[in-house]
Amino acid sequence: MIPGITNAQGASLLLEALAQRGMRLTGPRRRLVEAIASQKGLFTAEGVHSVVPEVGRATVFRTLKTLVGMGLLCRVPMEHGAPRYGLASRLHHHHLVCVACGEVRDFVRPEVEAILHRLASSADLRVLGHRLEVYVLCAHCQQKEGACSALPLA
Amino acid sequence: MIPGITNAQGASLLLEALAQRGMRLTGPRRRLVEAIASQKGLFTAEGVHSVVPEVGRATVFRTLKTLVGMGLLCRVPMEHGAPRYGLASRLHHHHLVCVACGEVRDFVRPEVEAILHRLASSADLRVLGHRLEVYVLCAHCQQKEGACSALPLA
DNA sequence: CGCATTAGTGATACCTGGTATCATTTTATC
DNA sequence: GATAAAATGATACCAGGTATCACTAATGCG
Repeated sequence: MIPGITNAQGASLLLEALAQRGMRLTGPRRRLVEAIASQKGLFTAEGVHSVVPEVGRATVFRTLKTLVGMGLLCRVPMEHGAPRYGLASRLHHHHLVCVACGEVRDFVRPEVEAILHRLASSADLRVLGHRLEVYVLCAHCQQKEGACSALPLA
Repeated sequence: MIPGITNAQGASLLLEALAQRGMRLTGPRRRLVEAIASQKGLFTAEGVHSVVPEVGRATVFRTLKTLVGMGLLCRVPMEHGAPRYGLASRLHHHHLVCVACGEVRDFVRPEVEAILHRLASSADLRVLGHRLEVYVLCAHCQQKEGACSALPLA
């Protein structure tokens, strides 16, 4: 779900992007993209699949992979459990993951990019991308503490 | 392999840490830890297992998980393929991953920690950890270019 | 030391996230 | 509408990892 526009509009945007790259707008693809556009926040492959169970599992994974490859979705590997997928519109951002409730929020810190630029110029590297995930205990979960076994992530 | 000390010393350090936490120093555990201490840089579960094939697969994964949980090892999920494990002595650092040859190098940027501190104080969050992975094309791979299909990681 | 307690082991079966194969649609184009 | 190419979905499979459970062995106590 892209903020400020309807799900149908979001789906159209994705379909347009697919069409522009010469991909066919098949029935399964349309339904799948609609299901993806209707997700709030990040979602799992099984999650979208359950919305459109009539679409084959292979097609779900294939399409997700294609969309990630095209930069329309991003894939967030989680510390535990299945990776989450999310709309890449509004990128580039980083992720705040609550280790207790699993909620994922985006945040933007241009300083990170600045650090990477310095890094690239000091070494003989070409930076292609990066991923920053911050594991936190959100305000809500800090209260009902106890339940949380903080992960030793260094 | 911890720089500046021998593998045997590295293994002893790990075993000591295990013993201190009330874990038994069994034969398989000793051999496994030795194999881990002898690895240069990051390694895969299959990688260490192949060094000590007489130790059961379940035990390999169990022990890696334990060591990660104790903060002695860190687990680096890769963009493609099996996650890598590495000695956490010398942490906290971040990872430079060459998308072409797969080489992983560590780097340290205290600025990142500073950014996270600011983040934590501005929102009502408790930061438990973070992971920064930078995907690059290393100097070596930039030359034999072409072979590299840069990943669209945003 | 010798034995009991209990943690650890390894074989096996299983789970999840994802991919290869391939015969059968379905789409875009002419 | 015919046709060539792309996409689909059923199926089988793969990799990384975990649960189970009968068995083994490290530890601690007398």
